[in-house]
Amino acid sequence: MLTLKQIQDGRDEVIERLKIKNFDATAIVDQIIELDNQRKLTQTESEALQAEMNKISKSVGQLIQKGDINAANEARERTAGLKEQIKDLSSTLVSVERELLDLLVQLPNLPHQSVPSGKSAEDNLKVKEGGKMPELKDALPHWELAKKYKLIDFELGVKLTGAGFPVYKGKGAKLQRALINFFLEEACAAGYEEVLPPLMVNEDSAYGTGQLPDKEGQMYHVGIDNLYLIPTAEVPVTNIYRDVILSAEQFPVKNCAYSACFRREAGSYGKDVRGLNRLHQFDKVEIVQVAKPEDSYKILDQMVAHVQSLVDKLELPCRILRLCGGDMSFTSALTYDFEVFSAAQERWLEVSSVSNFESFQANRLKLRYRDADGGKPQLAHTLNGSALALPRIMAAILENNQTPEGIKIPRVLQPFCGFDIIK
RNA sequence: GGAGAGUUGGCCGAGUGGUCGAAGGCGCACGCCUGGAAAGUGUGUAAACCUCAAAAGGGUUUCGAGAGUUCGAAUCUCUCACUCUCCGCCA
Repeated sequence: MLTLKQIQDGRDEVIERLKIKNFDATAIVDQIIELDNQRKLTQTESEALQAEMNKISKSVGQLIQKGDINAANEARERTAGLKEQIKDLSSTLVSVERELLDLLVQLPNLPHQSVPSGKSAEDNLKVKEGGKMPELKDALPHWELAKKYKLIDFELGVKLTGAGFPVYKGKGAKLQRALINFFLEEACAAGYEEVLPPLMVNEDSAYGTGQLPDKEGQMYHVGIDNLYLIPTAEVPVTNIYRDVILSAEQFPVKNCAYSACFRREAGSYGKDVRGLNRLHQFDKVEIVQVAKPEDSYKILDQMVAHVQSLVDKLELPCRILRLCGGDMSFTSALTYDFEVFSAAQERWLEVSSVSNFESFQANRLKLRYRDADGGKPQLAHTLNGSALALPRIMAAILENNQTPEGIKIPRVLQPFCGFDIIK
């Protein structure tokens, strides 16, 4: 969430920049400013009374010790009215603060200067395209290949759990595991420290990264223990740094994590979600960094470069998009999407999303750092990216590498799989 | 799941109603000492918010969380969460 300071000091800028996200913030911003001013007045008043109260209480103690009971009782009588007033003021303070927070969490992050305006995915800006486009005739979609070679059993998943929970089998399972290992090894080689996080998080964590309060419908909820299945490893990994004050020498903070990811994503069906295109449970390797504000965009570029190297090594045709305001997530300041081309479906599939959240998540997380020269802690920047999401990569590998002899495994994966072709 | 013990500052740990943001120690920072280092020694050592043009200064809050008793709560009462120990169960 945005800081009150950002809003108070830059009202017009906030409103202007949120227009890029097609968000009309005027009413909310003005309400926030008004409420914040009210909050300050109330707080000042309430604290003055409390100071008065504390003084009296102290004097009562002193008078009793001196044995001056009459004076003590006199002082004691003066507190009754004060007490009432303090109670009233602090309860209005609490309700004003709650209202303020309710409004603050409604404001999306400010988009970076370079974010193009636009309404939908159509308006995203293609910044790069690379790799060799496959030229295949009569290519089979991956769900048919999966059946033909007994790699993934979608029906069995339905029996065990429901739609969107495929069962990987044989070489399909091995290929999946190979991809996970490949991605983790690459991330570690790039200096990311590996973590294996819990797959469920509590409310505080879900709130910290912004899944709550608005998007609880997207997560599976375990009611009996009030825990949420993670939609991405970003949630537990970023929350490692909740309520943390980092010191200057701890940077760079780089973590990678493999996790299963769970998404309810209710309500969309059709050919776009067939096979592996959209699942309720899938595997992903995530990279996360915490950065000083002055470094965060340089780091975003590094993360983009890392993801690109993965796609290149897998020999997949790929394009990188800078998302337009309308297509960006609520929390992001700048996002690059990676899409790979899938030969049989003849469409681009999103396989990674790399974002800088600036201080938007850090503010909720209370993630701060202290510069080498001391001084007050200030909000850090957080970034993350998929490196990579597995199912669509799997889909593209299967579809693009199909040959009459079988499906060829990209060279970099062969040591991880132990085979070079699926027949 | 059953029984018991606990939760205090970066860490350890004292504190059972009043001047306690909190003794003491460790750690850390800076200084002194030293040829240099260790030891020793001195000083300092939280966060958030409000006030202030800013700094200084002042104020409020924070001793697991929330509520209560009281003029006054780390300290008393209640609720909840978590941790540890023992027993049971278990990959």
